[in-house]
Amino acid sequence: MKQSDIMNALRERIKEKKYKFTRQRQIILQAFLDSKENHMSAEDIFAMVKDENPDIGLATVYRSLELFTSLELLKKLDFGDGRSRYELNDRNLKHSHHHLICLGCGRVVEFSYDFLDGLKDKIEREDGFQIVDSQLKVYGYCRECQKKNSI
Amino acid sequence: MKQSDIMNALRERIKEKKYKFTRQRQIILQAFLDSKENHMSAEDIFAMVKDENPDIGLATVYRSLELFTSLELLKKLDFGDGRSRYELNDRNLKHSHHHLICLGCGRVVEFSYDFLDGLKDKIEREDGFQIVDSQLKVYGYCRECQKKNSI
DNA sequence: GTGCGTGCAAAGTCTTTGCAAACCG
DNA sequence: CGGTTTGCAAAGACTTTGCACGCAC
Repeated sequence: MKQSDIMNALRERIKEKKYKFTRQRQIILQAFLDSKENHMSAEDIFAMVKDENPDIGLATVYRSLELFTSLELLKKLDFGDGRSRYELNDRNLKHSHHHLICLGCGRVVEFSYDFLDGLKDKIEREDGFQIVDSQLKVYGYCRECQKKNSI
Repeated sequence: MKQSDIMNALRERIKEKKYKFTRQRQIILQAFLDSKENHMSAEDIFAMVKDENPDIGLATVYRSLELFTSLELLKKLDFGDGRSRYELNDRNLKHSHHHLICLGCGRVVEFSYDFLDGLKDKIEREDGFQIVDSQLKVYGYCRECQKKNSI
């Protein structure tokens, strides 16, 4: 999905819900699109944004990220480091991607695997649970940290 | 695993690491064993404990839970409600159990499914990642909340 | 006895909220 | 213009930390 499409999605969903397409919201979403980092926290975004826009407050970043999440443009993640992180909810791109979290260096790597196909039926049948979303976190040690530890 | 076995495991692992088997640590672990609730927060434990032991401080509860987790007696969980929760790390009982989190009522139900068997090789081979543990969270709506919403 | 563990309160970190001013539509 | 949204600072929620005292070993 192109960057401009995502910004357009924001514009549309905001209009639909009668919210306002403010300068701050554009800037904050753009920071996501510009960033190479996949899993940013509110502080990360704030840092990216405040150089060129010193007038934007941290509270606005928090409020915007929450809004974008409710509009299903972002997903809120938690890697257990005490802060919420966000990623683009690019549902068209990868159907199901998950996270490998290194216990050594804290790096987070993504991987794709559609184990849910088989699981979904089982859960809905046996537990009567209607699935909306899922998150798989796999903890362990990445290649680099395995090397470091074995020396 | 019997309750007394878990307490013994605590005693052994504490001795092994030259920590101390204090009254507070026993009481706090016992609270876990006595509780019917599976996923308790530090405050939950503190509430259970403070009636009979008003001298135990919340900080001690936090410190004990962290110790037990490092001794692999407990697992630290996060269901996105802003506080850490813990469960017994009863590895002998269920090999791999995961959590269904209801977006309606917040209830957490456990389910077992060993999808990891197939996944583990793939991750280790393709990503060179050495798996230690994994957590699968499935978000959706439980039976009761589906009924409520459809009325 | 010695040093780890505890209780208390204070500090820390992340996040939310109240309110007047600014802004979008 | 009118109701949202924002910035700021303050408050809130959870967790960690500093320090003197107490307890396990």
